[in-house]
Order: sequence, then C-alpha cells, then structure tokens
Amino acid sequence: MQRAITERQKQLLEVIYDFCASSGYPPTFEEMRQNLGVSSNQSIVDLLEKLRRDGFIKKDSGARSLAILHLGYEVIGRPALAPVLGTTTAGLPAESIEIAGDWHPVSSDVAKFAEDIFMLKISGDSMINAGIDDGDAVLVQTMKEFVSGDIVFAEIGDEGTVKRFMSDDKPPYVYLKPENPNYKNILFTDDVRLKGKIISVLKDKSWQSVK
Amino acid sequence: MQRAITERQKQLLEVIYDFCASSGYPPTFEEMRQNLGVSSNQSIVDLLEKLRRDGFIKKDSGARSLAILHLGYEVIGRPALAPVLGTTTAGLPAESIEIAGDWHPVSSDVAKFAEDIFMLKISGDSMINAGIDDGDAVLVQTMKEFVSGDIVFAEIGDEGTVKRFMSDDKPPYVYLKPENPNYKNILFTDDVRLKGKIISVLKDKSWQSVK
DNA sequence: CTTTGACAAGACTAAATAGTCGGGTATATT
DNA sequence: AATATACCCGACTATTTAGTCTTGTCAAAG
Repeated sequence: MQRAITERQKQLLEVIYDFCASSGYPPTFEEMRQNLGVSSNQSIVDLLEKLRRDGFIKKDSGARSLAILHLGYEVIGRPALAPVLGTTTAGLPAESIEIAGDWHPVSSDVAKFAEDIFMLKISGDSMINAGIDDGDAVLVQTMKEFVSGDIVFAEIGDEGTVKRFMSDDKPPYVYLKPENPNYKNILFTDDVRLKGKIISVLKDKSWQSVK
Repeated sequence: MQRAITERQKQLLEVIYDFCASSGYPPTFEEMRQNLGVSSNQSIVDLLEKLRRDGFIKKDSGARSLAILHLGYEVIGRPALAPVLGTTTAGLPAESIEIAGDWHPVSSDVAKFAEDIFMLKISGDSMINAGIDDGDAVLVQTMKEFVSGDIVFAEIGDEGTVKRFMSDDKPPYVYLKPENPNYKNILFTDDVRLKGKIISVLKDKSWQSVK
C-alpha cells in the first residue's frame, strides 16, 4: 500500500501542469500521451487514477475534464482548487456540514497546504468581533494541536461551527468562545471535536464571482 | 466597427469564468448554452468568435479548448499577482508604507479586482479584536466610498494604518477605531486619507511561501 | 516462487463535443 | 430602402475524446 507519488506520476503531473500553463486549459488523453511519450491510453488512465486517488488532481467525465488540485512538494503557479464543503454557522451551532461539491480557486501559496485545507461559507453573527461576518468564507486548515486564542472550526455533535478556542488556568478552563457578547461560551465535552484552524477570512462577496 | 464588449458577450465571459472557477477547466458548448440560457450552438459560436476577435479569449479546436486571456474590463482566469507594498502598522501609526517590490499570487476571484488591489503585512496589535494579528497579511481593495464599520487602510500623514472606519450621529462623529481597548480612537482630520477596504485577511504565516 | 502494483502496447467502441447549414429577428447606420 | 451587426433557433454531421479490453513486462514484496 504505497501512497507516495511515483516518478512517473510526477512526470504526468508536470505534463498536465505545463500544458495548462501554456494553453490555458487541460490536456486530452492524447496530448498527455504525446507529452509523456507513451502510446497507450491505458497508461494515462492508470496514472490519472492514481493521481486522483492520492488527491493530486480531480477528474470528472468528459473531455479535458481534469484539474490539478495541488502539488505535494512542488511549487505550482496555477490556481488550485479547495473544496467548498458547505455552510457552517457562526451563530448557534445549528447546521451540519454538507458536501457542496463545489470548488473554489485558492492562491497557490495556500494550495501548498491544500491536502488539508477546505473552505466554508459562514452564516451567523457569532464571530463578528473577530472580523468574521455573515456571508464571509473561511479557509480551514485541518490540524490537531491548537493554542488558546486560535479561531477554530469545530464539530459539535454533527454540527459544524467556527469559534475561538480558549484554554485557561481557571474555570471554565477549556471552552469555545463566540466573538459576540450576545452568545455564550461553549464548554468542552466529548461531543466537541476540533477539526482545524481558520487561516484565512475572505470577506463577504469578495470571494464570490462578481456580477 | 463596434469593438466595445456587449452585454451578452460579457455574460458569456462571466459564464466561462464562473465555470472555470468552480470546476477547474473550461466549459463545453453545451455547458455554456445551459448557463447562458440559449438553445443553439450557433449563439455560442457567434459570441465566442466575437470574444476571440476582441482578445478576451483564445479558442483552439477541440473539446473545452478555450481559455480566458486577460482583461478587458476585468482581470480573469489566471493567477494574478498582488503587489506587496510593505508593512503597515496595526498599532500606533508609525511606519510609512514602502514599496517592497514583492508579489503575492492571489486567487483569480480576487484578481478580478486586481487593478486596485494590494497586499499589506501587518505589524502591531491594534486590530486583534477584529481578527487581524501581528504578522497577518491583508488584501486591500482601493475604493472611495466607505460605510461605518468597514475595516479600512488609511494614510495618516505619510504613515499607513489599518483601522475600523466609524461614522456616528453623535461625537466624535467620524473616526478610526482600533479594535483593541488599549488604543485610542483616531479623529478625522485633513491629514487622514482613506485608501481602501480590507477584503481579505490571511492569517499569520499562511500567506507566505513555505519551504 | 508466487503475488501484487506500476506501467505499457495496440486495437477497439461508445459517447461527448465541436462545428456546420440554413434559416430567423431586431436594431442601428448609411 | 439597403446594409451591417448582434444575436438566436433547431437539426444535422463529423470528429474528437474518453474509456474499455486484452495482453504484456518489470520490479518489489511476501
């Protein structure tokens, strides 16, 4: 069960990247064959499937329907895509996260981390004093360790929410703090699972397509 | 010899852009038809030809073989660069802005505005309650009109600073408010010039290049 | 020494997709 | 009135393209 990228897979990834960079759109199987120097579709099919399985690309059905998601160890100059998982709440934890199946382009600097990054749309006003308003979007980097003061994405039961993580010497010790005086702190129970840290806040409609 | 982009052409351009942004690859004729709400291929062919003629897109033969080139009325489709102007202060307005000559890749959604966008590194803690910490970076979109509550980038004399713009009915009427109780409001004088609004906050080191 | 995974060749089929043809309307310009 | 431009319809064809099938090599792992 080898999951590290192989030399050949890396080469194909580079072929795809180079093609995109110079043409502006992704290559066909035929074009990948030529640039990789193989004569069989099956080679491409196999390699693409592995790249997809390991999260390097996304592949839909249809002509040229592939996109590079990120590169594991290399700088890539192309906007990569972060999955938009759905809408979370910055108010009362009410709404569960659902996979929206949509993708948002992120800068390639961010995309370097992208194995563990996703994007959430915020609804609610419980974090307005932290600069996160209703309608904003946040990029969440999944991680396991947090320090007091981090703004985190947490699941409470099966609901997702964004709050500030607080860890004190005195009661209530460890809790999630909404950045809005109208909301109460959320105490830590077994039901609360921290998933990641907010690394970027895209204000309101600035992240959406412009009309 | 009409060369201005028409409303319909602009709509198609937006359809293409939106499709690319969410899928990572360009749309087919069929997909463009659906998103534009027409039933004929010819409509797409015609519109594409005009967009191509006027330099908005490139079109090769083959499936999904089109790409948005650059701008006409907006920057589209490719990773753009936002100039990093330097370090501003979120503490006492102390340091003047200097061109750092550095560039940061931004997502293509942001890049649509990019003629008027720049990025600043933040030093100081005067905006911590608005979620902007020392070491963060912000994207500033230059604009001329502001509403109370906007987080703005302002020049005071020859120094740059990021604060919340406030406009009240009662004294002190119009002022810049640090989001940190340890700092005092800054009253509006002739010396204060609002330059733009913060549209994105990139937390701490998440925006830097990783090694 | 057998199995498994990565990779490849070449031929084939099914489906997606571009692109054409021959119309049409509306509006503005000359 | 005549001409040009932008835009649209619906049906049709040609081609591109993805994807499958079958077979094979090689190297590493158990």
